[in-house]
Amino acid sequence: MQHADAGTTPDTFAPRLLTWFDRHGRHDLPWQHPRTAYRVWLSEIMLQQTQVAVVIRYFQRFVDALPDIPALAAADLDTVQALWSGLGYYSRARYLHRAAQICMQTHGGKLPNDVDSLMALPGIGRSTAGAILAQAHGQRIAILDGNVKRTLARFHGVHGWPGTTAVEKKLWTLAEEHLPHARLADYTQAVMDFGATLCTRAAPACVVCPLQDDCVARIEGIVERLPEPRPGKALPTRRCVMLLLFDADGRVLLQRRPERGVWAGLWSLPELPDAQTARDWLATQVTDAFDAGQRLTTVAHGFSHYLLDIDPILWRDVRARARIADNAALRWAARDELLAIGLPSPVRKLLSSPEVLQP
DNA sequence: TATGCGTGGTA
DNA sequence: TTACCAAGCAT
Repeated sequence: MQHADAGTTPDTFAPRLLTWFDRHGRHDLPWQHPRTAYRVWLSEIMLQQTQVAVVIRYFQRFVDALPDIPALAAADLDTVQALWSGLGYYSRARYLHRAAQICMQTHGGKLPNDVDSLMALPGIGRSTAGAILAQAHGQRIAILDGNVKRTLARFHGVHGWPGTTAVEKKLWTLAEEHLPHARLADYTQAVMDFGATLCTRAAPACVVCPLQDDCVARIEGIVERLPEPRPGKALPTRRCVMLLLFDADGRVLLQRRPERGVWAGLWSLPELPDAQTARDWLATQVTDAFDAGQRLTTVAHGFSHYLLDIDPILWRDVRARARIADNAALRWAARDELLAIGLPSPVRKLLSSPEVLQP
């Protein structure tokens, strides 16, 4: 929450964004000329969860066919649906149509110009209401769309997923605190353009950012980690056994991974589904009698799509090296060779663990 | 609070 | 290829 402008220092967030907007913002979007309430409303609805480049075509076609609220209210729903076709989230079109009819019946054929009445219309939530009032009427009301959430989460170092009530409430408060007292329409467009083109989700342009000097995420080096993503669902867990077979010279047996799947083509430890399969595998690879080996601490490893618990089993002084000759799939590697071999991270960790290094 | 809603872009 | 996300809102 803390930032350099807290306390007595004036908040220069909005001025800096407005200066940036004058030079780098988008000034030629079709709903900006003319910037009427109807056109802003339509654009905001179309832009919900949809990107500008896609919306522009649909917007032009829509306002050409239905240029104002009376025209929209009088149109068949089928006509509206046809104009919307391809944009997705079709309930938006039904709500838009119904809201236009409510405007005709109870608001004198115009969009209301206060937050509560706007939010009472179907399809208009708090952020969309704010965008309409700020952009069409210059009212001092905040928006909080995905762009603003991302920008504020980074600038103030707000942790947690914005989908939670607590984080969203905090971001709304910050959005309101930064509101300037003039140029509200430009400021609203500025924060959206800023998030959409500079403070982007991937590869934000911090180097040229006007907020970089007191952006908490920038200062702490966690820009790429904010805002935090939706908490993932519980990942499935897999188990496997990995074999640590050391010969009398301290070399360890490596096995090349298959060309498909995780760690494709990397050298790794021999991996088997379970201890029994491992014993069978050893019996076919070598004729030495093996004891049960030494079970080491389980190593947990997280993939993007599952968790892997590795149960290592260790044998030392395996005297079967001659029977397991190096080949395309198996090799004995000395300790100093391991550094130059591409090993999976958990395998590298396992091989350098105290249990393995100190017999 | 969690989920459904549509399509297109991206890593 | 798949998963995730993008100017949200309603239920």
